[in-house]
Amino acid sequence: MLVKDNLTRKERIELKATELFREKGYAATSMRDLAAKLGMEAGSIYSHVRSKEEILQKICFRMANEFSEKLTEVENSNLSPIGKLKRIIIEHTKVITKDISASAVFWNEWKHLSKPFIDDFQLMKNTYEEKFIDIIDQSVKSKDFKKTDNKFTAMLILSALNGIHQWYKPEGPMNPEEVGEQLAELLIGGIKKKLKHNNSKH
Amino acid sequence: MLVKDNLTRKERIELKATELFREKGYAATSMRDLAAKLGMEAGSIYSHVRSKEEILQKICFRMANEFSEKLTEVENSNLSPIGKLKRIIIEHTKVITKDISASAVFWNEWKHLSKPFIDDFQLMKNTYEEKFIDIIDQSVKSKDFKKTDNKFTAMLILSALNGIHQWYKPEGPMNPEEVGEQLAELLIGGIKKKLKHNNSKH
DNA sequence: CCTACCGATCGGTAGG
DNA sequence: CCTACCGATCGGTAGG
Repeated sequence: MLVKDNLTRKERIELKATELFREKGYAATSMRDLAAKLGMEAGSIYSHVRSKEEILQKICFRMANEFSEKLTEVENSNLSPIGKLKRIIIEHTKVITKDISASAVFWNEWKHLSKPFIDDFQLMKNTYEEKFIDIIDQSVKSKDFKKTDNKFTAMLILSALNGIHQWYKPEGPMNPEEVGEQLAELLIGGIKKKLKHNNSKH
Repeated sequence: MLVKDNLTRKERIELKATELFREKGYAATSMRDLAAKLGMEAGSIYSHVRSKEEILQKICFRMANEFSEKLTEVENSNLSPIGKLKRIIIEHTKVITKDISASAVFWNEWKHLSKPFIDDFQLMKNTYEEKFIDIIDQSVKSKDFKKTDNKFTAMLILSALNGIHQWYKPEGPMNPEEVGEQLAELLIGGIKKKLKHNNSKH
């Protein structure tokens, strides 16, 4: 994280919890682990936070909201279908790279949410995927894309995007926008060189 | 799983543990949860298994071995570089789809391995990734692929492959070989239709 | 394979 | 923010 100053106590707790949840997983992270990282006792955390799960909820729903806001923006733009897909890949990449730890927790630990929350979360996740598939559908209808199983294609792209947190290093040569552009280029155009006269078979 | 008969007690324990580790995560699965699924008491499991972690170790290293065996086979084949990449995508897909639960555990829970084992595991994982990058390198040198950051490309492909367990349904219309071929086609060739005269820019 | 149990650790609270 | 503590649950064992 770039700025560790100017954080409220509550924000510092959430920041350190995010890092621990990512490293050890939610279930294997104890409030005593978290307290040690913060230089305090476990009981003291509860002055700022209602429960361990409350922290997880904030992380998961903050990320879910960021993803769906960006998707809505792109949907409402007047880009071409293929332009929308490229744009959403870039925006999704930027959200992930902005906070890799929170993205990893969002992606790997949401299953530990309890009953009313996990249903809300899955609903948001499903809605996001459906809208994503819809953008692929539009691209196929506008003849930009090969005709394939569009859900299959959507899941392929989402898997590639949601794996970013496992290898992206902020110190690397590419900034988030560039990473997103490169991903969009490879996913949409493929990694194979295009030849002058080819037919897309084999 | 297709065949649940003819399993030793130990195999039944590992099978149910794999499913639970996938659903709830390793840390959140108790030996009492597992015992309940098996219709026995927690203490009884220890007649067949040394520890909870031993089960995780078997799952993780079995999958790791399957992946690296397939990779070695493909490396030693006399396929072209691009043929090798296509083949390894298909073989990787087949290993994952053959046991989705074990794949999910392999991918999400290895961080709970303890000290000597986690180092061995990470070594195998790194070796696999390096060999994968090497196949991309060869394809670029043989002029089949666009010149890009090859590690970047490798991680994109591996992310896409390792996301399969999150959406693949064995009841679906495509069998594993077909899923692998479709993935290879989309990753290598891209999702965009190829036009007669294009230059790969924009 | 079960009963009965161990010490350790968990999330969380009361009272200051 | 700490001390001192609660009941619950954990992985694992002994003895049958």
